[in-house]
This record gives sequence, C-alpha cells and structure tokens, in this order.
Amino acid sequence: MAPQRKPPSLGCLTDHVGFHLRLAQLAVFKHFESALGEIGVSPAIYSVLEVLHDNPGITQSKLAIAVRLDRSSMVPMLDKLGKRGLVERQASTTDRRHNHLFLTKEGEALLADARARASAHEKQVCSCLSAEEKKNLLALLDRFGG
Amino acid sequence: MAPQRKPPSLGCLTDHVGFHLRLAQLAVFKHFESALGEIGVSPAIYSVLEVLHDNPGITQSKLAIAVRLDRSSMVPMLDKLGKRGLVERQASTTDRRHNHLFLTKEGEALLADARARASAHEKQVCSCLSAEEKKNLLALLDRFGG
DNA sequence: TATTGTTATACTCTATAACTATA
DNA sequence: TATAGTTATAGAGTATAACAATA
Repeated sequence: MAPQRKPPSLGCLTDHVGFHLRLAQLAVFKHFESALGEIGVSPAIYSVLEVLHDNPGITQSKLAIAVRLDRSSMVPMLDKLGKRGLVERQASTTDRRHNHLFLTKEGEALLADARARASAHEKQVCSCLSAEEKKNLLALLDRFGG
Repeated sequence: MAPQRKPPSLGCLTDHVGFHLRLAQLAVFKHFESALGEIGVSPAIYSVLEVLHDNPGITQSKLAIAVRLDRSSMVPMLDKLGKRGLVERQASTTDRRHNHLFLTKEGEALLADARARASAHEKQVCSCLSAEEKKNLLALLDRFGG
C-alpha cells in the first residue's frame, strides 16, 4: 500500500465545536504549562490562587463551585498548597463546619509572579487575535459555560 | 462572619482564554456524555470512529496524530474498540510493522447511530449561537489548535 | 435532617521510557 | 539506525459514596 502523504481527513469532526474546543484547550494549556510549570503552577492551581486572592476567607465548598471542581477534589489540592505554605485554613468560630481560606504572604508572592507570567503567556497565546477578536471569542465561549 | 451571598469574584481569570476554554469544554463534553454515553461513545471514541470511517486502512500512528494522542495511548483504546467488535487491525503485507485499521460492519452501524446523536447534540449545544456566530467561533478556535 | 469538610476509593485519560520486530 | 506497535508504569485529574462533626 502506498504511504499516505496527505494528512487524514477529519470528516464530520470539523463541524463539532467540542473537537475544536479540545484542540484549542490542548494548545493553550500546553503553552501555560511551559510558562508557569517551572514555578509549580498549573491552570487549576492558578485559578485557585486567583479566587483566593479575590475572596479572602471564602469556604472550601464555595471555592470548589467557583472553579468548577467537586468539594472532595478541593481537599487534596488545598492539602498540597498548604504544605507548600501558600494557603491557610482557618476554622470558623461561628460555624465550626466551615474553613475560611487565605493566601499566606508566600501565596501572595507566588501569585504575583504567576500573574506576571500568566499575563505574558496570555499575550503570546493570543497574539493570533486582535483585541476585538479576543473579546468576541470570550463572549462566544461564555454562551456555553457561563 | 456573614455568609457570602454573592458569587465569588473570579478576578483576572475572566481575562484568560484558557479559563473560558475549560468552562466551555466542560459544559460541551458533559452534554455530549449525556447524549452518547448510553451507547458507550465518548468524545475521544467518536473522533476515532470518524477518522477511521474517513480514512480506511490508516495506521495507528497516523490515527494518533490525527486525534492528537500519543501512539501509546492509541493501543488500549483500539484494544477496547476491538473487543467491542467495532474496529479491525490488519497487519500490512508490505511493511509488517504497520497495522491497517478498519471499521467493521458493527463499527459503521454504531458510527451511524453516534453521528445522528452527535448531530442532535451539536444542534442543542449550539442553540445559543447563530450559524454565523458558530462559524466565527470555530475559525477563532482554529487559530490556536489548527 | 442538611451541610462542611474529610476519607477511601476508583476510574479515566494521558504520557514517558523501554522493548520487539521489522525496515 | 530509524520506525510501528506494544508494554509497563506512573501521574494528573476527577468523581462517588460514606463518615464525623456541626448546625
């Protein structure tokens, strides 16, 4: 059989938004990893740090909802961040079922670094889009997930 | 402490295309699962079936590249599809390192069902977009992953 | 009864590296 | 030497279900 010289056809796949979403996310997350991997910040961790910074004292369950994880998945993540000295759990005095979460000084410092890197990453990864196009893209994406 | 009544702020996250991509993909894949889960077709399996249908005789490595998986990840996937009687591996007669892959009759039948469901799923999940907007969205996504 | 955080567990997806058989 | 498929393995990510403490 003669070798296939052309890239294989993707058929109906080209019409499916899910397929395009996966390819785009794959590319963007890989780039993120190359930009923030060396400081130990994955996309999931970055989102947690941002929400914590913006909502000091938030509880674990609310944080989980905000970043779209199960509350049980939040636990090992916060354990890890706690061990790294980035996040603190404070048991609530008024409702002792709750933990209030805070970034430590180290957590804030790491977030500052992560933000600078994430911002540079974002510029690079979106260099193929005008400001208008990016705004448009985000609005379209929000129709699904917002 | 007073309970937080408002949804937590997402801060810088709202400017990051990666975050929006994740939320959108989460929503779209969840919907896909609810539409094709009962016939045992995940997004990954669907993409493999489509590429196989469109490129009969393709080799494992080329298939892996087409659907953006490592060739080692292709093996257990094809094992599973083989056990379900959907895909056939034919050792090449001219280069015995290659396997040529084909959908069986059962594979084609399942794909027909999957296509109908995927098409309905796609309509539902994109009901928030005009035809123009969807076309625009796919083009924008392709800037990253294409 | 309902909720928060936790634990135990398991499953899916994926990649890396090394192996084999071929070329 | 290089390539295709395979194997073994490990890691990330995530969810489900049940539990203890608390409300």
